[in-house]
Amino acid sequence: MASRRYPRKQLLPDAGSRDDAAMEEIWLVVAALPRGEVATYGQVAEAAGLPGRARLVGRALKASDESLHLPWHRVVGAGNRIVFPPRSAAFREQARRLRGEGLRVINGRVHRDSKRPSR
DNA sequence: GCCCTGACCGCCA
DNA sequence: ATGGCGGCCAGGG
Repeated sequence: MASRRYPRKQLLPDAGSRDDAAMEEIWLVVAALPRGEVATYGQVAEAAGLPGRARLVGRALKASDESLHLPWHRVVGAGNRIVFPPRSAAFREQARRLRGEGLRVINGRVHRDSKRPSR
């Protein structure tokens, strides 16, 4: 059933529909994003084997449950831009978390701190 | 089933 | 840099 409610406690199997499987795949990709790094929706989609389906990544993140503790803040829009409205709570939260990982956020753009060779 | 709305994206004016 | 457009395609009214 496609309209099943997430969260599933554990990731992986039992893909009810093709999309359920796709979303879980997306969660896995996001969960693996290293601290201090970001990936775009498009890149995540591609890494999940879903080229051209960036929007699905957005839906998957929104549908994900807190209990999964996904590093959703490491997923940004094309050009490393935070996609939320500049003054929204979500925007500030994402920027706060990214800065907390040593990244610089300027006008919604995420930059690697050149002075600090993360890694 | 039609239509609008998206945590998107690349292209082009 | 800004904005419109088409592509993508699942949800929800």
